[in-house]
Amino acid sequence: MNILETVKKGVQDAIKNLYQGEIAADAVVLNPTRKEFEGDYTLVVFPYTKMAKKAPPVLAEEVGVYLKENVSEIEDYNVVKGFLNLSFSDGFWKEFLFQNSGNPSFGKGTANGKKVMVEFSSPNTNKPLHLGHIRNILLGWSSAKILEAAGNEVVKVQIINDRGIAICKSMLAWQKFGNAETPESSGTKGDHLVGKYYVEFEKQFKKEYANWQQSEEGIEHFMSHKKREQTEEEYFKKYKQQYFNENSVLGKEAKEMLLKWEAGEEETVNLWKKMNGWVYEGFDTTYKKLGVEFDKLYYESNTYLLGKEMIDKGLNNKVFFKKEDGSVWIDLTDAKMDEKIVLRSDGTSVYITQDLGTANLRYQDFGVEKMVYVVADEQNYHFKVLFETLKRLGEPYAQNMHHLSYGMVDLPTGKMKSREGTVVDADDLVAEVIEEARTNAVERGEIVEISQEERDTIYRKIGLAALKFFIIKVNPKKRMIFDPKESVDLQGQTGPYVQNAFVRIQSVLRKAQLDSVDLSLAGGYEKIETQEKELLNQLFTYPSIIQQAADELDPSAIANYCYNLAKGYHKFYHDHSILKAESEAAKSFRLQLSKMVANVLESGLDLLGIEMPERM
RNA sequence: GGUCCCGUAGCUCAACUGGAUAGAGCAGCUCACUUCUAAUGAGCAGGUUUCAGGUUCGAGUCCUGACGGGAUCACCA
Repeated sequence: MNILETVKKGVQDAIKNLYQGEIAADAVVLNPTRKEFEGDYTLVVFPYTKMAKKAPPVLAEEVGVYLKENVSEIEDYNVVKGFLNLSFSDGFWKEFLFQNSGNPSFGKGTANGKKVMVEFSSPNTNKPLHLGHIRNILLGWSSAKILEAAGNEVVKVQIINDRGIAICKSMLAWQKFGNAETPESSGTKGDHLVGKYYVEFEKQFKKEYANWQQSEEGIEHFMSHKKREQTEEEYFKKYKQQYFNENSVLGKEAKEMLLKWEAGEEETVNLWKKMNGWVYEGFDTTYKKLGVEFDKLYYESNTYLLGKEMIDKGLNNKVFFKKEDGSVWIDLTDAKMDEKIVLRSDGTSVYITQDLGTANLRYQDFGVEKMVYVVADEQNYHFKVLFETLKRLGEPYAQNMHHLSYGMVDLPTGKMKSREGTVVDADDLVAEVIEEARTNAVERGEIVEISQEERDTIYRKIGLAALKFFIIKVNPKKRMIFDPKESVDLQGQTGPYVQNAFVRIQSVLRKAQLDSVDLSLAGGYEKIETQEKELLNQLFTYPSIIQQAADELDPSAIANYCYNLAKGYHKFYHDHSILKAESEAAKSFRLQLSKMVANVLESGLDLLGIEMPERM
């Protein structure tokens, strides 16, 4: 039994024996003791005062006496107001350390036989990945790792949005203005090349639209359609999408191309395959740089027709209803949502139809009983509707659908807007943080004795740690402000700060090995010091932090934990000598403590997709 | 307008899910490297947790209402 459960049981017994009261185990509030007080864990006794008819300090005192006598691990206690601070014995802590310090997988749960799917990244194939995708990818990857660490079997997937009008815009622009340019001929990464033509299309379309606004047709249109008080600028801004659909020459061509694609016309399909191929190659490079991979990719070109048989099922069960024009709807007004279309009047799928079908397909493919979608919070409503619909359809997995919803990433200057060229490109950003790590290391003028290749590996690890930690440390649901300058910071509350604690330990361990220390001497260590106890306490909570992060799908909990552990270690390292400790026992104890801290830091950062350098 | 999310130090973020005197980093000002690597540590300064009520032994956290920011309300995806 876990010590905390033992204590809780002890508290239950105390209440029962002292006051003849019954309390549930999860009603026992046990918190880590704040560091300005003496103790390891604190019991809050206020909830029992009524039952026991005692004043809080008296009650705390009585329970304290009982626990000290009846729970062997509890060595001492003290009472401050209604708070009972409990101290565990050094023996308990030593055993905890010796049992776990050499275990690299400390904190990870045992396999629970559950299968979970995590969907993340899921880009469009018409432009390269940007900062927004990076937040998505990092959250998805670390959530998957965390769920795995909590004992689940995890399948990582993405659904690639590889069809539709957007990719046709890139294709058309390339056809018209591309002069058969390829990634090879231009030396441009595939996804960037395709993105370039997407931008080119928008540019040409904008020009066309501007010309139309000045033309007789455009002027006449404006005069006959404008609302009162509406300026030309306001009107045309609003009309843009409609212009694309109804008046535009380029728009017409793009739409024709989409029709050809849907009809399977060979030339169009080949062009589509070629350009998407370029994009995938580019994406792969970016994913590799970020250190992520997937178990299976779903393509919307394969899934966009799915879901219709589920519509039939739902119609039979009266989950859905049909309107006069043949369109199919679900009425969610009793769940405080709206009526929502699930099949168009012409019988074709909409977004949610595909998602219904895809969820079902995934269940068939993998038998997963839980699915996590990492998607920005602008789609909160969509997923509410999707999950509710699956429930009403009675799908077996419907109770375990989760939307890991995260806030958008803003720049200090405001929102990212592709049209205004304020998008931060993923590849540029990665290159920038690595370069910053290099510059910094060169200025410091250290680690010169290793090869250039090894140094490059270290710079890459440090740069990426800075970037990843900076993004993951923020609670996912919060909208975050991304300052590129701060993201490359290597000091303070950063990834490299955590790495540095690990590196310091490695350095100590390397030196210690030369002396060949007898680790068994640590058992004779007399008195564990305050800072050592604090570190042990922090290490002790690691398993529950993993569990919490998994339950709440919140990788930021791991990031903040790692930072605090590293901080504790840096301070300990500063105040205590390890290799020149006052006794052999102390030295051995501290080496094992350091070893365990290193293991946990490495394990924790690994859950965030951050690698440890051996030196820096 | 309806619904949902957010609001904590100048800035970027925490706060163990209702617990003790709200903590870190950055930026600013001091101090500490011939020492197990200073990508570190110590100190100063910075707060009416947007505001007003309520619930209770106790509220940044829960409830109500304002105010501010964002998202969403397509036979788009």
